Amino acid sequence: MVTTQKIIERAMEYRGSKSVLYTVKEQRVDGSWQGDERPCLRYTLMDFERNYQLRVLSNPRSRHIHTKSTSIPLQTLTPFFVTGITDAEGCFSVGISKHKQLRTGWCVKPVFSITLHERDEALLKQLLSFFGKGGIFRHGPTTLQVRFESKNALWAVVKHFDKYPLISQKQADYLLWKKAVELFSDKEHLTLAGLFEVVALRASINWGLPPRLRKAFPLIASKIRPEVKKPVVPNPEWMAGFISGEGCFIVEILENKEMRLGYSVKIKFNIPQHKRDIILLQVLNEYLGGGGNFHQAKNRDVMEFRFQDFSIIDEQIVPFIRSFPIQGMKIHDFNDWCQAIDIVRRKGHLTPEGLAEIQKLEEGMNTGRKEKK
DNA sequence: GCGCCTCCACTTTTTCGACCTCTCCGG
DNA sequence: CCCGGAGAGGTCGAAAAAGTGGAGGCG
Ligand SMILES: [Mg+2]
Repeated sequence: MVTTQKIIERAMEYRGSKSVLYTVKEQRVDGSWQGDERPCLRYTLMDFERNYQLRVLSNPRSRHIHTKSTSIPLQTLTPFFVTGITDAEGCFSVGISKHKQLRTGWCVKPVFSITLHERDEALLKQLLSFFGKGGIFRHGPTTLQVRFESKNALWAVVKHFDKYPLISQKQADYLLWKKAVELFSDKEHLTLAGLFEVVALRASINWGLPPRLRKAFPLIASKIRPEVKKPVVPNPEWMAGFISGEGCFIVEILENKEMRLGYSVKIKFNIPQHKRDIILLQVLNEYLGGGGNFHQAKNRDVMEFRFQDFSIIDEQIVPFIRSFPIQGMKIHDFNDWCQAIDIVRRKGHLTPEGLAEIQKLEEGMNTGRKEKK
């Protein structure tokens, strides 16, 4: 049996920071995570303002995504968190499109981006401030995208991911993408030989070559995707980042005639992920203390890593996330979920009052949440 | 003004998130 | 048998992932 204490302790080993240990102790005593000395967060208003120019977007669809100088200071994310959320939501892509003005006839554009619902604009700004360069742009009717595509921004991105590597299969995409960035940086993409090299790389990144590029470069052999070694969670902040991206906190009230009230309550924690990363999910299970189960629907590519056992959720998952908080609006769903867990723990869900309370929580979280801000 | 770069809006595809249901187990 | 819970089977739709291209600026 793995205790909460054990999980936290093991998690702490990765951190190697006395102040963090102290903070955890503090949290255990008074249950509060407030306070300025929280070691994983630093104030970097100056950096942020220097690098994030004010913009007025021409498109009327765009909401203003600039901050004013009077805005509250932004807290920077930790490097491990940034890698974790990138393993979840990041995209390393190499654009190749026709361009008459260019000598090769083709325009090469490496991009690192993260797309999120506009409700998480604050998180995107934190990402922007973390790398210091780049921009946030309107993506769709309800989504925004933080993008890094200038050479300066790209260098900052490469510097980070070399020092704090991804642990999912996305690492293979990153490694190939980085080569394209180097070619781009050295202006080799402006020669035919360099262009061909970029195309070969692109052929093995993400979705590979689309038909139009296959046709245009029929003779180019794609690069071999680098092997990614067995993942090791580098730091609990990585988990916080990954869960912020892919985690799913679920409260379900189900009709059940067996139950005295006619309903049963189910608490779940899910992490879905493409089946190519099943080993990563198994590693996460170990890391979180075990007890999760795996499910893959027939003919589907998504493996779902699930916790459905109440005491495991209550004793392993909740304490972990409380110790290494997730970021973004999902935190509110986590908080509501925890409230439901409190009720279930004291068997309140077996009383009409408790059940009603849980129903109210359930209706207001996730897709039911009203204020998206 | 050529050649190239950056910013930004926008599109396309799918991997997520979130939700639903049934069976079976055990105290 | 009663009651409560856990695992395992799914589905749905959009927030992710991934990608395109043009305007405009600059050496
Ligand atoms: Mg993902």
